[in-house]
Amino acid sequence: MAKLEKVKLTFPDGTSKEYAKGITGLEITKQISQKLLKEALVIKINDRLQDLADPINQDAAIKILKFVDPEGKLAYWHSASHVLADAVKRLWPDTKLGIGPAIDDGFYYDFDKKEPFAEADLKKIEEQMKKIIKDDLKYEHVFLSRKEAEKLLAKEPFKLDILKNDVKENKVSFHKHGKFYDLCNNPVVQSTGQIGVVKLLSIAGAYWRGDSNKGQLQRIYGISFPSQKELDEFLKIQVELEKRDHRKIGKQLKLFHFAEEVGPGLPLWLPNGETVRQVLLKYMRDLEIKYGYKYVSTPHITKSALYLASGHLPYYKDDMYPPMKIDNEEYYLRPMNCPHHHMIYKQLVTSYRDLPLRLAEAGTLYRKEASGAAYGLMRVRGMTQNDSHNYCTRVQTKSEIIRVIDLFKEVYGAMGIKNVWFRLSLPDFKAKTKFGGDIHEWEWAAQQIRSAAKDAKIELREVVGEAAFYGPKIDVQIKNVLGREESIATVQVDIMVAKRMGLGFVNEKNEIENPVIIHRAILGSYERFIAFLIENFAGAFPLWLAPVQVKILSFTDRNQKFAEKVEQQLRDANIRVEPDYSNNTVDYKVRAAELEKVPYILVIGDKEEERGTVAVRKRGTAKVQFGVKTDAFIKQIKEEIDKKL
RNA sequence: GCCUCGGUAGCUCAGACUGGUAGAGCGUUGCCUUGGUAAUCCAGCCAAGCAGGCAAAGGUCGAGAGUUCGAUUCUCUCUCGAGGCACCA
Repeated sequence: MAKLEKVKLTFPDGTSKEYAKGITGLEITKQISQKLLKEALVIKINDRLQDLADPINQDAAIKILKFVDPEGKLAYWHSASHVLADAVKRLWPDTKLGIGPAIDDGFYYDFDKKEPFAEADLKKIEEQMKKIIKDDLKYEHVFLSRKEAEKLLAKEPFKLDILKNDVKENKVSFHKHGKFYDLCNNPVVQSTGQIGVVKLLSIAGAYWRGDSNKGQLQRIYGISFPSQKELDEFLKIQVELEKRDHRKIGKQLKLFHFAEEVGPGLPLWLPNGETVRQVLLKYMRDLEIKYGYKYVSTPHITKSALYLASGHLPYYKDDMYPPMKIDNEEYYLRPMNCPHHHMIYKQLVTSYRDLPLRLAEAGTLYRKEASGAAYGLMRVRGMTQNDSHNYCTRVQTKSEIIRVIDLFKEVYGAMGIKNVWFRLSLPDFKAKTKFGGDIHEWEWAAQQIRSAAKDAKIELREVVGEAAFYGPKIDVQIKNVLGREESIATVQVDIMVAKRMGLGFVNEKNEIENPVIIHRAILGSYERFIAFLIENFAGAFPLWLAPVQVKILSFTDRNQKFAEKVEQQLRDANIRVEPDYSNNTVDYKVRAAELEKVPYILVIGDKEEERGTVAVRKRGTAKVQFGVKTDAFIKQIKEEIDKKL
């Protein structure tokens, strides 16, 4: 018998217990399924809902949450994936099976089938799955010898691949229901009947073992719940979440636009969106200057030699716009600011006394991202980066990293963005790709990051294979409203490029030394960051960021003149104001302003005109404040803007 | 880049499977009748919510090619988008 591996399971009530994996798979199954069917199943939706400024249908979300637990879903949704595979095999026996794990929101299974699945096939498969679930087939945990396993999987090349490369035990673990055997070492529920209601969501392509050089399989995504009620709630929440999609809100609130004529991933900022962008640019600039950064400005194109020197070109040539020839010289549209800043360093630094040097720029970059990668403002081909390069000595490295983390904390605190996790991205030393130089240098850099993170009290999750080619980094990871994960900020410790590009300084011992370069982006790109802000606030920007801060409505035609006076008063106070003097009812105009998510609505009627006041309606409150003096109102919202509320 | 699916008026969408060059609602503009509106208490902020009527403008049905007497509809290529995968300095 193979060596027993322990697996720790946590139940919804918080208790946890260790089990031997494999041999007691069935026991785990029993334990889980009892809990599971009462309150089990986890959907990560809560992470995405909890901190939303204006939560939608939280009751339903919480109900589903109670119903879920992180380990239970594994068994539950994994079992459903077995049923999916069984159903497909029954309908198309020649289909080859890939893998079928549980994921955050459901499960999937990969298939290799000659004819691609059509939308309509999903219904057919669902019907077949319903039958299997109705038959309530018992799950059995079976162990076969390698020989028996190979025989059983003779017609399943992908399963054989797993057996050969991943399964180390001599007794090979299978889960069986009815006549269906699946190579599987994860817990499952007791019988197919416990799965309840299934829904297949989509078909997608996916590479075998995530390798784009290997063939592509067809992946079917699905989800299941013990009853229709939970499924309906899940689908309802999905619909609500889709309404927060920044692409949708961007269109509704006229923030940005992608024109087919301009090209994919090249956003056009409309006045509303540009206002938000400018406010953010100014905010970051002021804050960075406070933190000791010096702003610079550098051109958008440069000679290819610069990128050869920095070492970027060999790695990223395919992801850059092709070069243009000018006077027998190749120029590239810049995909990053680093080398330009390095040139500035050379002009400014000679001695250790000049360090640290923190150069910041809102740099516009162009990256020819793969055509399939474009995703609203989150992945674009033309962007403005909140970029900086901090040059420092080895001794200063740790405190510089901490300084960056502090800045990060201040910004994200002000924006109310939580729900991020910190990834320490390390190279894959074994693979030896995309990393060069001395391994000790890499370890030193990683250690600086770990130590800084510890002092700054942030928790790092170490991931191998995600480093930059010039050093390890912290990536701040965040999920968007639809569950897609992106890096939103980064701190990279560069131990390679200074040497490559001949950046040096004279140290205390009168020796030439290379600086450590900390590349950092706090907001990432303004494009991506604004996309997250839109989703975070569901379009209802806080006052200081709102494209239109105050909307002025006239009650009747009579009041327009006076309203215009008030409008001018607000403009003079640098408040972003829009009028609506149209010949519509107040109800209508209030509604329109609400749909635009304007923080303050002022209504001016006869009474206001008579008394020289305004009626104030604040977004998110039902009450209307009457008889507010205009000056008092201006003072009040100026204060709010300063406090970034 | 790869797999699957889609692109019809400013917006949301129907029609196309079974070829005969297009519709709805909202929005926009104009005219007519109203000449007036009170959310202040309650309610509402998800949905609904606009005084009524009449009329108009707005589409080479994403682009190009092919098949056909004839294509928005079928086929192919390109382009843009969606869901994934891969990529992400």
